[in-house]
Amino acid sequence: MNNYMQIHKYLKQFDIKPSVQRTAVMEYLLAHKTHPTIEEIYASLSPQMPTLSKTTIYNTLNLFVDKGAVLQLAIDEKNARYDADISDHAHFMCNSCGKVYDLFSLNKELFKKPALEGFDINSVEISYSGICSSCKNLN
Amino acid sequence: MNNYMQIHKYLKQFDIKPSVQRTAVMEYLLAHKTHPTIEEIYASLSPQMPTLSKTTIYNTLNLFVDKGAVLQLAIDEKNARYDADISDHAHFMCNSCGKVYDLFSLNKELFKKPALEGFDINSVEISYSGICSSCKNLN
DNA sequence: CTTTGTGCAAATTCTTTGCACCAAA
DNA sequence: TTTGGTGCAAAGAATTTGCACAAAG
Repeated sequence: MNNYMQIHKYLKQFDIKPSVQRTAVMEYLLAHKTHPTIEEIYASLSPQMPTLSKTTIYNTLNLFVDKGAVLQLAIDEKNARYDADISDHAHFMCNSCGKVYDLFSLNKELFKKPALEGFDINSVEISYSGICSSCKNLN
Repeated sequence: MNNYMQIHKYLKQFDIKPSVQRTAVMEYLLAHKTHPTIEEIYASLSPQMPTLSKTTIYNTLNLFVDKGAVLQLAIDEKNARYDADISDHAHFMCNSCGKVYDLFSLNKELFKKPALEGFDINSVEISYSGICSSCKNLN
């Protein structure tokens, strides 16, 4: 089975009807774990799909987020960023280069949903920011 | 000493030159721990300060954030929200009513900056979202 | 005076909406 | 067919910028 069909199946797990565009966006997110913005996804897919519109990227990502297939990160106030890795992990954003890094190795306790009286928690987001090692070494 | 002068002193601690507008914004934030948006701050102050402009609110809050006097929350993707409480605490946003609650009672361990090789962390943001008890009880 | 802050209007950026056309079942 | 998806253009909302005037030291 080729990659395209694998992604079809993957989308169906989340109750998302596959289309050429949706499959391309998910394929991109699974292959590029860089927490891309809408703009970056569009710029990357557009050359191979000349009729692709930014509206479709918006529609597609909103659908993915609604269905729980993708996380929309709030870490970057300027632009929404998307992450197809929905397992428990935190993020670090460099205030100098803007890159967003995954942090998988943190204590899993961090992601436990605290018991809050009467509140139903359905998502947890843990974000750090500062200066990454690459940027620090430039000085 | 009146409240106005207290806030003057408070601003100076952060190396912020006080002005009537800046003092009013900080006074508002200290008195309304509701994580207001720019719009809400403007709407609230504008009647008593008819010449106040939204640009000044933007300028002021950007300055406060740069100086570390106020936190800009990313929890609400739609609008920036501001918090004059800079002590360690998390937030919960209700997806139904949009209200942002403070969570002070969580384990302080959550706010420790993890040791990441070569990364300098200067801020930590922990955000939960779901349904708050008021909204839950409406059903 | 001189520097800094304010506020209007315009510009920019990001995202959503309305609607006609297209594609798949 | 009929339903749902796509994509263009326009609208809307949030934020930033340019610039002239005002305020404070």
